[in-house]
Amino acid sequence: MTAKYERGPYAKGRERREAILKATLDVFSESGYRGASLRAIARELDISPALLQHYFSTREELLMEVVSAWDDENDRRSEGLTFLAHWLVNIKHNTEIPGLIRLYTALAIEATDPDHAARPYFNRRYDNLTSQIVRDIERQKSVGLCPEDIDPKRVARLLIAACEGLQIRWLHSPDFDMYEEFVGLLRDFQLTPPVEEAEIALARALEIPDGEGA
Amino acid sequence: MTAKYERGPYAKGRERREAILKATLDVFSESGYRGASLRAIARELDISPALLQHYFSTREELLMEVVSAWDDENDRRSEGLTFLAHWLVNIKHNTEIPGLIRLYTALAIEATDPDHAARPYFNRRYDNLTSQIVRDIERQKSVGLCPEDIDPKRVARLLIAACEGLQIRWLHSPDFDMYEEFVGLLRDFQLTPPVEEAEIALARALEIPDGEGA
DNA sequence: GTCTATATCGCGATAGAC
DNA sequence: GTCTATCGCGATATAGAC
Repeated sequence: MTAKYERGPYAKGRERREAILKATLDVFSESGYRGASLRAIARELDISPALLQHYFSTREELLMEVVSAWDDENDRRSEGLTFLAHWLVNIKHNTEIPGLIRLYTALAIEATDPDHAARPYFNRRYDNLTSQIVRDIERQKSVGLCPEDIDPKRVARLLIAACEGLQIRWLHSPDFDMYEEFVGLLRDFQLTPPVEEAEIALARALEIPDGEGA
Repeated sequence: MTAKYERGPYAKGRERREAILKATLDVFSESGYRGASLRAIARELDISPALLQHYFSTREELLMEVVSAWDDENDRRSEGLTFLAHWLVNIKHNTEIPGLIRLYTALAIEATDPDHAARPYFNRRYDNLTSQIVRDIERQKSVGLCPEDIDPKRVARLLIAACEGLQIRWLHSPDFDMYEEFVGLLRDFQLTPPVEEAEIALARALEIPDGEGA
């Protein structure tokens, strides 16, 4: 998407949009949530704060779009896998981007406010996550790969909550291994197949490092 | 503590301190995190913002002390119980104070910043929680009330993370039953005795409502 | 469409008078 | 212990130049 050779009056604008999203993340990763003011981001890009707001009219909107872009990127990662395995691969990847996880979590809390712009985004996100987990578990059940007596919805709620809680804990102590903890929880629920699937995918990614050279 | 009949030059100051903590929570519950500025809290109390800062020199300090006071109050609640049961009772109670839980969670995220004043507080809190959970599980193990093969530390990490994640989810959708979800997780880990202990304590509290009249 | 300049507001924090 | 005044900063809105 947004090819390098794009022409027309909107090309520059779109490039700038992406540059802004990238800069936001950079500033955020380096200076933390409170440091990532619109002015600081504008400074990083050597543009005026007002121009920034020409592209993203509010700070909330900007932050939301950064998170949403990360979300889309995640969706594209390791597409062939089972959802739970796919999720695990993403959690492993999250381990390398504390700034983004911090942004995500901070936004999730802020969006708790009844009239926050990102509220519907999070509710949609939780719903999507839930239905994908449920579908996955039910598929595993039908093949006899996991016990019949587990409640897919309940497990989904628990997994989502655990994931967010583990992230918070990991942000507090970077040595905390949130990936391993999540794997452990999946094993507790006897959802071992996706774990093995993810481990194979991750091992393969190590052998053939495509984005590793950057 | 802090008796009504206390005398001396510090009495008024201490009363004011408590009034400030209470007002902070009120404003926070009503106007959310971003609405709870020092000015708004001062307005609520009909004092000047500067006076507020005479008692709590920074905003961070003030918020931290509100959370810390809630923590102490929790410690005093249902003291006779096993720690896990005690925790459950507190989670049930949390169900009625969304404003405080929101403050707690928001602060937990902010404290993720390496040089935030509340960082050591949270690390200490996590450590205390962990050791109490571990002690509890080990005691249960020694009496044969829970399976030998579970790793207490690992379960502690998972329970803490789950609790915080469930809170976030509950803040997003108030119908979400974080207490029941947590109970379910404890059952998954075959930690049923504390669940029953808590249910009995909660039922008794319903029969004899002591603080309910306020 | 792209961009700058400017103005207003509310914030946390400090200094100093009473 | 309490106030007023003020500082510097960030968020946001608007007017208008290119």
